[in-house]
Amino acid sequence: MLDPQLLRNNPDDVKKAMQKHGADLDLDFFNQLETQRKEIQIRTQNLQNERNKRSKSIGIAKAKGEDIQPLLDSVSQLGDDLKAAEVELQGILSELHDIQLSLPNVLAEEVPDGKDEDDNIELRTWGNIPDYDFDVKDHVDLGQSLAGINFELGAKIAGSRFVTLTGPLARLQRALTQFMLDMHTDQHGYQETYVPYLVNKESLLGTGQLPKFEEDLFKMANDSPYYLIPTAEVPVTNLVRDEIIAADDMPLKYVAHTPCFRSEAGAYGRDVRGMIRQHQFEKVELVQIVKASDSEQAHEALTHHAESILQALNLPYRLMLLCSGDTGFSSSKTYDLEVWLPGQNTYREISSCSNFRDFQARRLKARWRNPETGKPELVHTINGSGLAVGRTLIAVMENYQQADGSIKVPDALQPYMGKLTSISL
RNA sequence: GGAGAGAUGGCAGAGCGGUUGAAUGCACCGGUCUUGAAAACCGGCAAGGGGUCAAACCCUUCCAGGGUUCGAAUCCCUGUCUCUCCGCCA
Repeated sequence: MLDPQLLRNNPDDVKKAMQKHGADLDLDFFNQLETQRKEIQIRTQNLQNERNKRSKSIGIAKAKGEDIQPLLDSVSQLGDDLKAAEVELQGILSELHDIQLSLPNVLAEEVPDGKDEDDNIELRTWGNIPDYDFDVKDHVDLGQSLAGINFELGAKIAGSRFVTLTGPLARLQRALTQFMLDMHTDQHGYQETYVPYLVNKESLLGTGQLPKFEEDLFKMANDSPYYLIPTAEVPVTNLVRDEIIAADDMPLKYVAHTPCFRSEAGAYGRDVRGMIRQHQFEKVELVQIVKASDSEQAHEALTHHAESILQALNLPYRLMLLCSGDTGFSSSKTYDLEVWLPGQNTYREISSCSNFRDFQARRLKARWRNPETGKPELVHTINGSGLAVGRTLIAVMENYQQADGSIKVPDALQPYMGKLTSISL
């Protein structure tokens, strides 16, 4: 959510910023609502003031034992007027609130203009793309020949975009998860966190998935109020909803491993082959709650933390700065990490690291108390995948494949694999 | 699932339907005292919104949503959550 003051005082600037982020703000409509709001709010508050004063005087008169009836009579009309004004005000406020909830974040200055992922900017690459002296397979073929990945079983049990893992490959995914969690807790100072996988509407409003992106979510059937989380970002960031955090506790750094559930409603036909795009996948998520003054630095640091996993696994990747058209609704600036996938001969997203600045915090009412002023200030929220575990599994399989179809276990994972050095049939 | 109790400021905890946005304590901030600190004492200290150059001032908020009333933290209804006891259970 944007600062309402900004919206009121600089509507033209906001409109421009919204257009850069692919949204439109109907200024005439907004200004008209604002004018009405102001007028009705003042009128309502005057009436409330009048009622309060009269009620108070009735109380005083009664305490003195005076006759109250004339006072009561003089108040009768007031109640109706007030009720009408309050209803009217409520309507306008909720309309304005809806507009505010539907507006995306203002993008950081350095975010380049662009339409889609083709306009993203490559900031740097890491690692060497290997040459293979044999025909490389993708993870689907590798997984099938190793009898460890089975899409048919996934489809039978659930449907399309589901998968089963078996044996060493299932363990490899667990190893990756453990490895990532250990690295982030032991070396990067994150606190391991366990959170619900089902969340309520308030949480999704807080982080910005609702109200605009309900179709991307799985909702529980019947009258259950729960949604499956599309990312740990939702429950973890909502840890600080409605909280005022002590200065000494800042920054907060959380890491959580959760499954993630996405409807992929807009992705028919995309990535239908393989494990790239599933309804259910594992992810290790990094979340930082920081002071406004620290957020850019924290965003860089968090991105490095995600990168360090790829480096430790010796997986080639590149760092992308997302353009305006590809940056998410709530984000002001997003870096994507794209890992090299030999089977697809291309880079694919494996982590997305975003700085939301105060956008989520305002929806969440997440604040910290600044000792210098004694006042609560909105926090900045930052998160990123560290990493998407399912895709990391794919990357390891494809990058560590051998001519005979076996997969070498990366050194960093061997302690988690019972010292297994190679996966073969 | 059954029976009961509860939800109030950063925390703890009072609060006969009437000048209560809310006693008190802790924490926190400023000051006096002290070589310094502690203690003691004095003062300040909720959030959000409107308003103003800045103030003054005004409105809202005591879990949430409805209701009763001139007036609700206080009474009524619904929901959520927490605690205690019983039952069941990974």
